[in-house]
Amino acid sequence: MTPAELSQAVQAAVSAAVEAGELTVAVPEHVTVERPKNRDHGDYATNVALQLAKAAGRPPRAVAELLADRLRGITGVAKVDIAGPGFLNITLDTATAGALARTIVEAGEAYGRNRDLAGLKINLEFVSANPTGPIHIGGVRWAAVGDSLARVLRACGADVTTEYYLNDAGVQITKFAASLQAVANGHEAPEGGYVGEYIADIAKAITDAVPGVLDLPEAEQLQVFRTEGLKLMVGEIKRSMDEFGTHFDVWFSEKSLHDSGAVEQATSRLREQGHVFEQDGAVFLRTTDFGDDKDRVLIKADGDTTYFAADAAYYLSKRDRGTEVALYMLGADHHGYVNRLKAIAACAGDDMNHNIEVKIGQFVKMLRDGEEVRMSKRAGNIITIDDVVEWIGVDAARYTLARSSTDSTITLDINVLTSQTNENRVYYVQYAHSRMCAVQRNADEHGISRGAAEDFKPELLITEWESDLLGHLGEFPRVLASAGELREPHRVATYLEDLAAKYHRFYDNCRILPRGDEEVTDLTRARLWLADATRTVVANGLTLLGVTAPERM
RNA sequence: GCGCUCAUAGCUCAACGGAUAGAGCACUUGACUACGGAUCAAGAGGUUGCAGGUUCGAAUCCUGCUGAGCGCACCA
Repeated sequence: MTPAELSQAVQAAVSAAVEAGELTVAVPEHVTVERPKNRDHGDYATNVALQLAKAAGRPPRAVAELLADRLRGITGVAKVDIAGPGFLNITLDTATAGALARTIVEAGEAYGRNRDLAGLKINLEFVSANPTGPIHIGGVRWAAVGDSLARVLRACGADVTTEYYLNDAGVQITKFAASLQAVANGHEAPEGGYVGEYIADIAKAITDAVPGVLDLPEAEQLQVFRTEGLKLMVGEIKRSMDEFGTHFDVWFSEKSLHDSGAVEQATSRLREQGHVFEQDGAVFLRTTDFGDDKDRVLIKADGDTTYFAADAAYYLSKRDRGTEVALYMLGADHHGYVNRLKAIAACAGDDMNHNIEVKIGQFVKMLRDGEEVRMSKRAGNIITIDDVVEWIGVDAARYTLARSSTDSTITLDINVLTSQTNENRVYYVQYAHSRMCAVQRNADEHGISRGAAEDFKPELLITEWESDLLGHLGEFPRVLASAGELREPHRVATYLEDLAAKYHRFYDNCRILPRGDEEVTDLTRARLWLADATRTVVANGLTLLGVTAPERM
């Protein structure tokens, strides 16, 4: 029996009590059934009686009593206790609990998925770093988290488009081109320009590819460095993302918004909605109507459109392309944009609490030899995505960056991640997977198989380690669902670490395969079912994080 | 000055408003005639920054304070 099935059973018990006139409450849509931390509290616990008590006008324990009697009648439920203020602690009989292993093995890759977000079209934009330099460590965090989130959302049934917004218009690109030009001509970098080896590399690539470029007039030369430099830099970013296993369905050009007239159209569309006004010769969007600190300029007094105007056009483009929820993942230095972005949606007549979501992520701090390594795209001594991959590998990088909540800053110690890789939790999880594969290989070599489903005897999985493992396996669907609902893929990583720990304990305490000339028993086969179920869930979880599940390490 | 976010073990991080706040690292002590020891067992380590409030119940929600990061352009 899965926790979801048990939850429905508890809900049915509430309905039955209401119908029998024993309770007068609205039957809750969702009944929380969870694995208690303390095993003395049974296999599963629900706080439903505590939550219904007030509405029912009865003491929690009295409500619990009513429900307990009904729950005891359910097939597979061995024991129901009332504890503390009114918790219902439910113990399943071992066969019912163990049968979950078969359910998981048979579901395979599909185990854990749900349809909670079915039919929801989500546009997930992340990274979107300026194409004026390599992706730095902050961008790497979004690459890991964003890509995992896309996978999680899809596993919850959502229709997700991942997108990278290329800021290929504007003064920073001109500055980038000027920096390339300066280096190519052996000049000092311009004021506020970009420096670093990559500038020299790209400049050289351009002079190699366009032989006569340095003989062109100044303005034409700059144009060549602009278009060619942008092309090369974007190519580099795409390559890095590809090597990092992060896929974007759409690479969206800001310049295309300007070239197509979409920016002007956006302004007139917002004007029709009645939130545009003019003042001091400029055109404003009245974002203060929807919680912004100040109104934002769309068209400057000199007639140029602002970056904000392009943002508005971009949002509208997402919506025009069928997006129901535009999900933005921004760095902490962009938190000031949240209100104005949401105001764009509201000004466009959308629901700012549904059609747009903005997730802010905190910075990544890196330490080397106990000193903080400062990241600065302009300084040249930056930590790039390629550096991170070279030092610790894609799996460790993705896992380390995705395993923590984006709400908190994280500190990566380069010395630890480079010299003592076994401290990284990803190895712990991957090792559990490898171990299970090794058991499978050994079983295969000896001609041992878990056997047919109808011969599986789940009631033999009675030890505390087997029970613990089974219970945790049952939690996976709930964890995945909440990771999707809360947009927090790190929950999957936390879950996997717990699952790996429970597997390792099971492995150490419960011999799976027979030793020497011992017989193959029903218990052998039952444990193979359990190990296979665990391997399935670990693999499913790692896939959600974009991390490989190795058969050997 | 205004605003956003954060503050949990020595360190790095967890914890749908639930029961005794959990892991890893580091530290102490054990388990290798090994289904792969990249493992396991045990120990020690906490007034969840401070003070109030809401609740049957608060690390979690609300208010104030302290500290840290970041943001406050007719820049992009």
